[in-house]
Amino acid sequence: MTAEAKPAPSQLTERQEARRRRILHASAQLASRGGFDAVQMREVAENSGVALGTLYRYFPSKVHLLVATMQDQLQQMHETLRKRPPTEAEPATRVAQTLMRAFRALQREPQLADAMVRALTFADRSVSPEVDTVSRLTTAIILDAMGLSDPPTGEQLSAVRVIEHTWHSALITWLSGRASIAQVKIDIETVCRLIDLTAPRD
Amino acid sequence: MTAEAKPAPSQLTERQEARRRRILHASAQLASRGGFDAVQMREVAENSGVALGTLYRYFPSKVHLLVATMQDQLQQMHETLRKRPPTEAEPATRVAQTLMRAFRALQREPQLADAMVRALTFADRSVSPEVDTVSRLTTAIILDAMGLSDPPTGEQLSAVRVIEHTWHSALITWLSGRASIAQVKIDIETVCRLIDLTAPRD
DNA sequence: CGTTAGCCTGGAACGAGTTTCAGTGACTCG
DNA sequence: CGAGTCACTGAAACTCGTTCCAGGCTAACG
Repeated sequence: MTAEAKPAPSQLTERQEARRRRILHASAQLASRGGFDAVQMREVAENSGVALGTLYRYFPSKVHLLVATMQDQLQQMHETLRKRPPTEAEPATRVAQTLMRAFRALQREPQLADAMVRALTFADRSVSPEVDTVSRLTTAIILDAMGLSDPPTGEQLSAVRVIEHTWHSALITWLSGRASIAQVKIDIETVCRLIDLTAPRD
Repeated sequence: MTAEAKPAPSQLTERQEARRRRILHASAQLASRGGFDAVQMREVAENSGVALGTLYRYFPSKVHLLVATMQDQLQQMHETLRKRPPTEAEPATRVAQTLMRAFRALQREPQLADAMVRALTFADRSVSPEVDTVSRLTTAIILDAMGLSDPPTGEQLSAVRVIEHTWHSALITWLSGRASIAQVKIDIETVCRLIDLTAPRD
């Protein structure tokens, strides 16, 4: 056994880390162009200068790849949001504002958003850990936006989960052209009211 | 032009209607066994005694087929629920009760649920009309459960949309093993609180 | 410096969704 | 009855995700 175990995705050669980044970059680029369908494994492999087999060693399926891409993008968004926190006073409004900001970012790359969100909801059990990571990231973003002074109560966590549900599903309806941007805004604002409802009383 | 136009899905020969039903039945049966992946177009065609090309004439893609299957199942559920309306007094509780009842029905056929829900969220723009039908059915079920005496206000419709979002997304997290049944219950009860919040004041 | 293990490459091969088409059958109109 | 039309059949073909394999490269170890 070598000194370094490899279960964690962190323990990678520099070359390997570079490969991984190239793959994610190619994935995002193709997705930006044509959405989910345009991310073709052969093409991702070619564009990132890697053999098909290698691509599959890094990401065991197209869905894994796209979920990882989403993880990557979310991470960046989290950074950005951290730098410019929401300006509103009320937690509910802050969360709504933050989510709408994120939503506008997605609007700029609708095809990429399509690919990532479709992958996320299409993911089966084999991708659960990765999807869970995305979910935790989203939760973190929302909790940040709430700006709580105390750790969240169970009730508040429930509210946050429901907000996440709404966020994902609203995104889908928008991406599939069944809801307008205004509609999404209303839905988000509506669900954010749950935050007031679950605020500790005293 | 023949007397019967064919744009509506209603205008079908008896033989055609029968074929359609056979196809939907085969689809649901295969889905019940092995979920989304087990619904293989060739097999659906064979099991319903129809050529592959014909299957594709009736349902232009696997997703279309499964969304139609869901439509079918939802319709049945709507009937059932109509016969035994929720017993609770409060609208919010009635809705939660109804959704949990539907949820338990899905638990009995988890694989079928998996196939239908995955198809629903994976559907792209080309399936929008069909997905929309499913959405309207769901809305109808929820509104029924609310048992309003007056037509719903805009605010209430927003709340219903958010409930639907939560319902779909919670279902997905449960199907992919990332949330327990108890978790789903809590989420549904949480989001149903929005109903109280949006009830007309006087 | 040679050896060995592990990763990577190129490419073939397989499976399932989707498309296509020539031929067949049934029904309608003349 | 004959011709035309349209849906259905059977089967081949195409695409793209995924799997597999044989050989080459790298890097640490002896």
